[in-house]
Amino acid sequence: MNVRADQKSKTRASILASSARLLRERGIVGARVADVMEGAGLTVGGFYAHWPSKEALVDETITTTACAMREHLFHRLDDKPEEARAEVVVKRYLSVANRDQIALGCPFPAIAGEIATTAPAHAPVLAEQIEALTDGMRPLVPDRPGITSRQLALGLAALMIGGLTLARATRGTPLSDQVLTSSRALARVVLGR
Amino acid sequence: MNVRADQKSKTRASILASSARLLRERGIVGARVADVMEGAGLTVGGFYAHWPSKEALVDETITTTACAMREHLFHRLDDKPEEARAEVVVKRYLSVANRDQIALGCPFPAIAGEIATTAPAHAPVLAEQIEALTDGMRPLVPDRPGITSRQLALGLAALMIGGLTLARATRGTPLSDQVLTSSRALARVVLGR
DNA sequence: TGTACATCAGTGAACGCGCGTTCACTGATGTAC
DNA sequence: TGTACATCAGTGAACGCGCGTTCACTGATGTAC
Repeated sequence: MNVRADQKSKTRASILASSARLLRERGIVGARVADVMEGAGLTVGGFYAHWPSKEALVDETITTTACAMREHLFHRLDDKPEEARAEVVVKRYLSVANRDQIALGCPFPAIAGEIATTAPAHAPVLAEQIEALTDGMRPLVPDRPGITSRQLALGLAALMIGGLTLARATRGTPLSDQVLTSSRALARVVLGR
Repeated sequence: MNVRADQKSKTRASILASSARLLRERGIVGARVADVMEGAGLTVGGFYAHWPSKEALVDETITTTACAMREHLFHRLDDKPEEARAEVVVKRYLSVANRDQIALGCPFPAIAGEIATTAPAHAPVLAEQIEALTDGMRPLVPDRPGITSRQLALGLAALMIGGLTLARATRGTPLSDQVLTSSRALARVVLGR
């Protein structure tokens, strides 16, 4: 039983890794089951031994990719001075790397629009992960008059996701870089730096 | 020739109106040619007498819906005090109405993710319309140290689109309203009010 | 003015293709005696 | 320990459905004489 179960969980993990790559790169509709399986070196039919449906895989992939992104965003912040931390996170997020290496970056730009329009089934998972990102940002933001730290953190999340989405969507035009720098500049103003 | 041409241009306009509704509500993939035609009281086959492809219709629809939105956003701003105008625009955009009456609102949340992932062909038109929105915002924003008016306007556009996208994508959860208010609060901080 | 023909917007069925899911099958692993 | 059987992860073809596009056709409008 052991060898078989070990193998199966490894296979499952590699399907999930392939899904994580494709979901961020191509969105929900674009991440086709057959392609996900091929990315893991397998054929389509085997998929349903691991998940009951594509929808279930997408839900799980949203969670794992969002967690991975948070780990990257909040990694080693202790090394930085306290007042600089929020800005470091914003810079890491609104970076050329996070725009171009889509397969490793933030999943939200690829999926938020689809969830708003044609895939509302994933709204709860998305909300959960946006909440988690906001919770992570909250201790990093400064006190400012007229806005709570939660509002500041959630507003920053909207700015970051909006900025990255637009930068990715206009890739190839001069606007793309400008959206990144402008969004970072706006964040700096908000953070009072 | 006249009656026929008149009729045709009216038909064309009503197809475009149907497309405008569906594109904003369901995104690019979700706005199916057959549905667009049905929305205009017509059948599928006739579509290709008006546009050479779905892609061409989508491009045109992006332009017309974005223009319509700007007209609404910037409407009658002369009535408002100069320092309040940017905030009025932000409030109009990040409103419950613009979240819920999707068919009449902003097209960007529905299409930006798709353009970033699976429909890069529309990137130039999108960039053009984001540019136009930014140009409209620019004269309304205050001078602030450390950021140009263009950066401020473009950053605000990212915040607005990000906030509306998240609010729509999390509809039905408590987060949805909070994203709207938080994004508005963040904008207020940036606008120094 | 009337008549015969040409044009063309719109119809609706069909085509080709792609996708999620199912299912009979294979072969390696595990179990019972 | 060996043998016969059971289990089950993964294969790959097939199913059902939906979508963009094409195309032969219809009937109303426009043109030529």
